[in-house]
Amino acid sequence: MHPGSLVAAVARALHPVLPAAAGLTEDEVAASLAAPPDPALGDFAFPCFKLAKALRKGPPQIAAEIAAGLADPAGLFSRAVATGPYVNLSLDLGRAAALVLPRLASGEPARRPATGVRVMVEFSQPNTHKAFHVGHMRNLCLGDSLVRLLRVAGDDVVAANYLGDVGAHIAKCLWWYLDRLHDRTPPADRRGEWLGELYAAASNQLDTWEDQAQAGDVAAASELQQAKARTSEILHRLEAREPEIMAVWQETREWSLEEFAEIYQWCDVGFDRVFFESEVDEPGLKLVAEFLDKGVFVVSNGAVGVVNDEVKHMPFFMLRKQDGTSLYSTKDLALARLKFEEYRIDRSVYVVDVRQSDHFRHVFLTLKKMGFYQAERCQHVPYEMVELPDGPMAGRKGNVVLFRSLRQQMTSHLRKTWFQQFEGQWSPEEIDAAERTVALGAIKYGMLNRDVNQKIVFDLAAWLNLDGNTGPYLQYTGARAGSILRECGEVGKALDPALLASEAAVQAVTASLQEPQERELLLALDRLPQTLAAAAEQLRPSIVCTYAFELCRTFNRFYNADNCRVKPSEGPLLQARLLLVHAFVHALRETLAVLGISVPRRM
RNA sequence: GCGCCCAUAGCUCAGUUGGAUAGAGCAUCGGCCUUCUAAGCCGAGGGUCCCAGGUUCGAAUCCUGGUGGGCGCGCCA
Repeated sequence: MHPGSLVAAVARALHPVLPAAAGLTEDEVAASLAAPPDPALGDFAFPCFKLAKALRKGPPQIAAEIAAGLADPAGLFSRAVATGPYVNLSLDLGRAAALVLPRLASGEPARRPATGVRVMVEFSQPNTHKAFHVGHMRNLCLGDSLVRLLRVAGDDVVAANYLGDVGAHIAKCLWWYLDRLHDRTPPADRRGEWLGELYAAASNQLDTWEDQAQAGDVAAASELQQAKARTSEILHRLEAREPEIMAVWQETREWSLEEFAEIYQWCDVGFDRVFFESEVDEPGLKLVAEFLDKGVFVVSNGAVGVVNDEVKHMPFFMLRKQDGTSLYSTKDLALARLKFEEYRIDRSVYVVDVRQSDHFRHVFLTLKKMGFYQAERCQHVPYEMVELPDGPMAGRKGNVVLFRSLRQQMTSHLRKTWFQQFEGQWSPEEIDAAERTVALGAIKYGMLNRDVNQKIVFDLAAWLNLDGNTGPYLQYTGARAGSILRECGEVGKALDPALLASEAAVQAVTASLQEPQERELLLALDRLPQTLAAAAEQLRPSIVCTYAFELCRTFNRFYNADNCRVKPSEGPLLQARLLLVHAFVHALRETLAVLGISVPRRM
């Protein structure tokens, strides 16, 4: 439990009066505390069902006895009553606020003490020479959020990317580029995306010929034959590192890399280490030879692999093809070794879509057989796919939504429906910056709000609707809260800094809080640390999204209530409300920060 | 065939280790802007939590068996 939280304080007060026979620790008491269904019942509820067996009494009787016996020297509770099998506890709002608000209002960060655990989070992993589309965005947002969550939880996190810069897709793309293109000049401002279009064109052409050949088209079959021979030749020349083809590879690869760098920068995502498939290709093959010698790997039909009986439906995990070349799996083993050796990591997290669950099970089992103790601390974070209303994204169907298109449509929609109104009042720079922040908030929240095991059907029209449970709603709420502080500041109603220093002074002003909206907001603020901890523990940013939305809804009720207006307030009540708003602003900022979302100053 | 995932309001989804009357957004209908930003707030309607058994004081939640949908299953990544 978090020592400064209300839950902890309630558990501390409740624990001594529980019958010893129940044998509950303070932490267990804290864990069992729940919110009553109706706020009128109380702020916390302690259910007595589990005590019934040990005490051989009915839960309602136990609840009644606990409520009657509750001593409250700290004056934390305003009411403690048994309602059926529950002990319902109402907090003294002023005292509770004095416990919770000062840390948050001061802006002290929520980061937990260092755990000493070094964890690597590998995510994004786009292929060069291919398009970056909305499907990649889910991975990017998820991985980045996990990095941020684990950092707040106190881990030493290494954010890693792993770029696919070798393989058949490159050969296809270069085939088109070298053989089929009249004009090989890329558009200067979008060379990476252009390269992706070449790959898509190549891939489509091959698929079309394939279909036509299947249907008996002799000409198509011949074209297909020649193209396959050519891509195969390109691939072999790449693997042989022939200077001429390597020069083309390097130049085009650079176009993709600059595209990715621009995307990451716009998305405010950073990496500490970027691995390339090209750097683990040869080490992978060496590793295969080494463990084949050791008898860990076996030969099967001319290929090399390992038998992992634990994966019953597919025990053979191939690591080297018949022709002696490497596979994705080969490189993943070499990459894992590189990670272990280069960074001495304690834990390794792979953010990769759910279709690769079997693959990673095999990788981790194999690493264990190879003798890497870290294999136990490797973890695949699977997430479901992003689809479009007409089904899975496929180059062939031409229904891929590219990143640039998403960004462009999101920002121009925001300009037209919202930011246009500020033209002439705000500087163009501020408008652009706010527009980007909000577009990014909409995209990230949309990608993270849904649990990882749910598919996301990407419907642009729906994503442009920014009402309700969306990123911009949260940002708007934050901007409104900020404007309270700004407006109050302008009329000389700022928060007294002395309040952050003295607990007695805080309590003197928070005692004036009494509205239900203030109480709800306080209770919502109190749940921040436990929410971040749970999300980090379970590697689920969606938990944070749900919390952020509830927190903002609670704030908006406070904001909208006539009886809770801050600016017209005076004296202690004004100060108490300013504390609440400051605390909210910082809590929201911390909450959104782990999602990679920021709040514009105004919007 | 084997393995994994999903099924909750018209649509999209939440639902902490099993707990009080199953929630939210969107959509529909009705209210609230001379007072801190209406991308907001309040209210109404809307449910066989896929089905059938089981476990127990108590099941949307756990177990078993089905049904429907998605994904994966040796030389792609």
